[in-house]
Amino acid sequence: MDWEDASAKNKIINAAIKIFSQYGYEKASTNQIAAEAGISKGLIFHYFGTKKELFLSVYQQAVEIYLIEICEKIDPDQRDFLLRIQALIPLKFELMKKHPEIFNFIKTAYLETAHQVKEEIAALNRKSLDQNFDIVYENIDYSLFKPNIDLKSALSTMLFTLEKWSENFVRQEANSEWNSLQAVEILSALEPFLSLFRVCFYKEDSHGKCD
Amino acid sequence: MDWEDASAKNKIINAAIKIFSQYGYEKASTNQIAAEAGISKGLIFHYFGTKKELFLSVYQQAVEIYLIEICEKIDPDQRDFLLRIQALIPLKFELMKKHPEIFNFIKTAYLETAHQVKEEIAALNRKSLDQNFDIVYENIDYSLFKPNIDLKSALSTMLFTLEKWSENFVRQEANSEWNSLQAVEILSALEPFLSLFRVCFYKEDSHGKCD
Amino acid sequence: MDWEDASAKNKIINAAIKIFSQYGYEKASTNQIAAEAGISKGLIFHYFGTKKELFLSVYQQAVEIYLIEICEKIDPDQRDFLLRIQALIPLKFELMKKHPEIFNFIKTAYLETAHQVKEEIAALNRKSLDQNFDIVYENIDYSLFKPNIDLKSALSTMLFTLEKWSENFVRQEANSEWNSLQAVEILSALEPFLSLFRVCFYKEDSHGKCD
Amino acid sequence: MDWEDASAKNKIINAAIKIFSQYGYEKASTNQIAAEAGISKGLIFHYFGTKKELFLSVYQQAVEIYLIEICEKIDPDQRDFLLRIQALIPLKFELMKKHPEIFNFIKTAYLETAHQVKEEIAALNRKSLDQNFDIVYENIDYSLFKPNIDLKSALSTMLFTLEKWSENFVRQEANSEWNSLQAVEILSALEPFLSLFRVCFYKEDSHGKCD
DNA sequence: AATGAATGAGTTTTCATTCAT
DNA sequence: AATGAATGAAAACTCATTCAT
Repeated sequence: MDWEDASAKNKIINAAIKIFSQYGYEKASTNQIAAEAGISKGLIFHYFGTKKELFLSVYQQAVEIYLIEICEKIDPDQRDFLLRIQALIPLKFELMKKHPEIFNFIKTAYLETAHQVKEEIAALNRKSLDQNFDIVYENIDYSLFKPNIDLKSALSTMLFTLEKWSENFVRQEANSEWNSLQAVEILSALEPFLSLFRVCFYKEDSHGKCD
Repeated sequence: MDWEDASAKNKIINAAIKIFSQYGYEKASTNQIAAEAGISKGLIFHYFGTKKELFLSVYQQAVEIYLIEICEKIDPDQRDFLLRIQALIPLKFELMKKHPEIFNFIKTAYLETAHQVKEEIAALNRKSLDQNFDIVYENIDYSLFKPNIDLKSALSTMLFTLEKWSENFVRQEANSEWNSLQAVEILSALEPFLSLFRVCFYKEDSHGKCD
Repeated sequence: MDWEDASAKNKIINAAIKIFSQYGYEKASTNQIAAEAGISKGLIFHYFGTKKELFLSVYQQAVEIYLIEICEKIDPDQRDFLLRIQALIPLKFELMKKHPEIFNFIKTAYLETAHQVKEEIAALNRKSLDQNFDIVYENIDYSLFKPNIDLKSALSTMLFTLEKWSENFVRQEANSEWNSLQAVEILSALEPFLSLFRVCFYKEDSHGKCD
Repeated sequence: MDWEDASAKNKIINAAIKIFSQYGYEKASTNQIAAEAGISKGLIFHYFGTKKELFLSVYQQAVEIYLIEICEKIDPDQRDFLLRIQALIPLKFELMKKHPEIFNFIKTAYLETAHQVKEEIAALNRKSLDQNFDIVYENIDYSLFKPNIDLKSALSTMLFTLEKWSENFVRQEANSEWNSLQAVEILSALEPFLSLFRVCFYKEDSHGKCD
């Protein structure tokens, strides 16, 4: 089923992504979703049974899109770890622009504290998001790194730092117009980190690969 | 006013910390809080006016405790950045054990997406949490670091990595009994990161300071 | 939509007229109205959104009935002012008997002091009640009156006096069984006023029109 | 007991007059009244037992003031009815300016529909307000009027008309600044009515008494 | 006399869910 | 498949009243 077709079910899903990402699980009401979708409230329950199941269905859809737009584009032939994860950043910002609701929905769902869906989300993540993300570590050319450092720690350090930096960046720019920023500007802001990693973690003769 | 005495107001605050951290702002009900505190629902509004004000009062209390237990113990005479932030880790785990609700409350409040309190929390943070945390960067002995690296990025990298690692650690161990772990065990799990940073970011002749 | 059919919406409206007229806006509770209507409380809000909108809907309905039963029956071909307004008195008493709740509701609503609805009521009145009542003054045969008196004052005097007298009458008889009185008895009680006006304000040769 | 002294009881009464006249019986809260009076809520109940008793006490006080300022100033030696009631109009407007809360309180209390106090107010009125107002009709010089009219109706007509006119006047000017108007301006607006009554109801040789 | 903490039943309103059509 | 009327439990909040001090 293509998520863009206009069947009632998909109209509901699209409306739900929008409303859930805007209000969070608790505050989003099925009334709003039905109104946004332009269908009757009863139909939501006809298709999804409960609000919770609707939320989880929508989460799954959103994750699938996320996987397609981000994780599947991880290039396993790019054996330089830093170049590999660096390539993800423009993809993320593209997604933020193309489908801000989906991006936002995943983010808020990820932080969702609402008791009732917390565990199911974690389970779904373990099944698809986390699993798919593991390939980020696969088939890395370890020979590029300095021999005297702990590789696992170095890789985690690079990933953690970029993620945390992005989080802070989005939080701080929440009200400003970061969505008008070009990926290239983001990358240049990250440049000091990228070259730090290269200088500190990579062998000196592999620095040239940077660009 | 000592936050541990048993006045009705404090019974409410303690109950609120517990219920809010468990269910989040929206889902937590004043009914639950009143029941947990063992007082009448009306009393909550007698003292705090609205649910929102209750939440923010509680947040302020919790932040104050957090500041006292963590931020104020940052040692500004420890001029080695890594040793300085490394010292915070046992403190955090101590707090998690001593007042798990407070710790949990701050964490969930920090991520709270509920429209109505989001901005007020951010404002309170700017006033106390973030401000107090700035001293983590103050009066650092930059001469310990390699001269050819970007210092700001290096410091951020170390801090971001430790934070992200802690988050993941707590998330993964959410249902297990991490609270029985000793700080020393945590530190040993972090050891690879600590030595990575020392090897990569510090001058060779300052490695000895590590222990 | 006929206001007498038994759809849930109309059951609510009829119950609301009864309860609002009995207790006034503030004191009337949606609980009571739902109970009186024999439907669930939620349904009131499904149809009317808020208590205020319910009240205003009901007011509009009541005013419409009032207009149909009273104002529209003002005979513009009756060019004798006194006969024109005299004809309204039996109509009012008929309405009081036929729909005492509606009559009562309009009266209490008119005096309603509740902040939240006061202005809306005044606005609705300006739009329909007051406007429709203006025709009472239209196309009057002024040649019937004595030439040496201020006509505007004379007309106002007659109208004001009859209104005030009616108010006092209903107030005084509040607990007694005025509703068993025949219009003819009311008219005979008013007779001294009617002939006073005719003697004092009308030309002598037009007195004969009285009966 | 002088209503202007500053005993706690009177502070409560004055606050109550203000709050009740502003919000009506139902919406006025004892909290507001206590705050306005600058005393504790408990004290209200210590003195007055219930909100209802407070309201009725306050009503009695207000009526007493009204009696003193208006009814007691009716001049029984002024045997010309029209001049007698005409003299009341400036008194009313003076009171409106001097104690707008008291005036307003009496007005809203008079219209108060709140079930619980309605009957008691009516009873109090019968005891003092209405009774005191009866002297308006006493010792009138009936010889001033035309012999061929019903005197009772003529007197009622004059009184009713002036009252109704005042009501409408205050209602229409509710939001404008009628309180800046001088009594003399009001009287001149009423002039057409006054001379109508004199021309129509009085003997021709008594018209000169008008001023 | 005076306080104000404490109560609990009451209020309007929301909302997921069901069900007859 | 689709509607939308109908429900009822729960939410936040109010408030007259009581009572220990």
